Amino acid sequence: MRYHRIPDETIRRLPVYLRGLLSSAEQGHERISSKDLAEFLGVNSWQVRKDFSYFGGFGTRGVGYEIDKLAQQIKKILNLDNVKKAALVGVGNLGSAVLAYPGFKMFGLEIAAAFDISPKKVGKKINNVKIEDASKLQTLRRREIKLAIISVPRDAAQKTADSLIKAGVKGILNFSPCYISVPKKVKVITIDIAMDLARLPYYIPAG
Amino acid sequence: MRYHRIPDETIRRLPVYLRGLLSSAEQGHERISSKDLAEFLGVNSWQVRKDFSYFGGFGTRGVGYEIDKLAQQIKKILNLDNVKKAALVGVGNLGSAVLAYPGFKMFGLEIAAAFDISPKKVGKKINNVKIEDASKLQTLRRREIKLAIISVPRDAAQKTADSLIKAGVKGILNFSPCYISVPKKVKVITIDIAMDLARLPYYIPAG
DNA sequence: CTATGTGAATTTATTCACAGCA
DNA sequence: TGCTGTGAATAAATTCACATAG
Repeated sequence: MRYHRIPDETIRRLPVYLRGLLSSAEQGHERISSKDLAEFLGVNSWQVRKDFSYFGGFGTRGVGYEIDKLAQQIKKILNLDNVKKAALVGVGNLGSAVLAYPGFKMFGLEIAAAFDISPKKVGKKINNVKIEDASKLQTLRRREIKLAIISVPRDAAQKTADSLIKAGVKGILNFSPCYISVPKKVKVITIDIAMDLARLPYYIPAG
Repeated sequence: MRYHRIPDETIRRLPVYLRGLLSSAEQGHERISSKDLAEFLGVNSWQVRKDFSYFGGFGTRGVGYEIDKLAQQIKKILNLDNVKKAALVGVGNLGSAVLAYPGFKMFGLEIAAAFDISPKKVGKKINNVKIEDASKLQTLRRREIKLAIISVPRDAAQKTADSLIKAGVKGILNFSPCYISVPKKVKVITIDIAMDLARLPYYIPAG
């Protein structure tokens, strides 16, 4: 193992690898080669090996990778063994869908709190998570929740982010279609569904 | 204007610029400088200018960009003036939220069809779109729908994609947490919500 | 004097090719 | 012999610096 600054693109791919490894384990495999893992995920085998090499290389030459061990390592690198709980703000259509989304569990992630401003929604439960009033956002600090998902209307996104950061949140997954300005120490990943759909036509030949 | 191979990253940013321009127009502006646009979107001004320069540069030196004109140009480049209709397959929690999502309109996109296999859902209407039986997927060809959104369970994603491609679909926005294998001519963009949330902890210092 | 447009320099990421270990 | 791990080569994207047009 040697020190390297880890490319951001490698970090982006780690959850992809993790997903592949966990799927492979589900199917009863214990070992996997970079080639098989790559094919399963639609990437190149040398990319896989290069990415793992930044962390020291986890495989056995001539054999491949031990799935469980590698998955554990990736979880550790991604800090998924420490940070697990996330809060969701904005329980509209999209927010409700995210609350009910079953895919977080495989990464050890859990939506542990949900907030909304509508009195009609506050108090209800979705997927066993009780919806709290948005004024209670500051409780996140003592609950040690450092991740949040924003699914409020665009105009409320920046203010929501400000409150979340004041409550100690360090990472934000933003579903609102706008840029959110945050201090350097806070990481924001924005998912804009419409924007992703909007760039598909570029790849479609006219006619 | 000169010929250049356009970087994929530039294409990825074009909808971001478009969103910014449309917002700016909403606020009553007619012109905008690369600096102002960049600040609004959280990018650098030289990045904006460089990106536009691949298409020939649309601005006026000393003045800036005419918002309407530039927005039209970007729409044209992205092929958003030709391709507008999309189909959605899988009307579960996430699919319903996507159907009701108001953000597509600003890009001129429209979800014009929705499909599901559940008899309970078929026939219902969400957001004025009638849910059809999934066996009717092949009608997409004569309806000239070339874009599709997949929000079915993971195990059904590949088969759904195969059917869509058989029906003439050329671009797929995939919400299922898995790799989808497609012919080269078909473009797939995968959004994996859990994966995006899963890489946030990496950026959060322990403790 | 202002703000664009763009070659050139730099940084970052991907791909290759093969050495090294089981 | 098979598959990993990694320097080196290549490719791509970003950043810079400034000439250029209004």
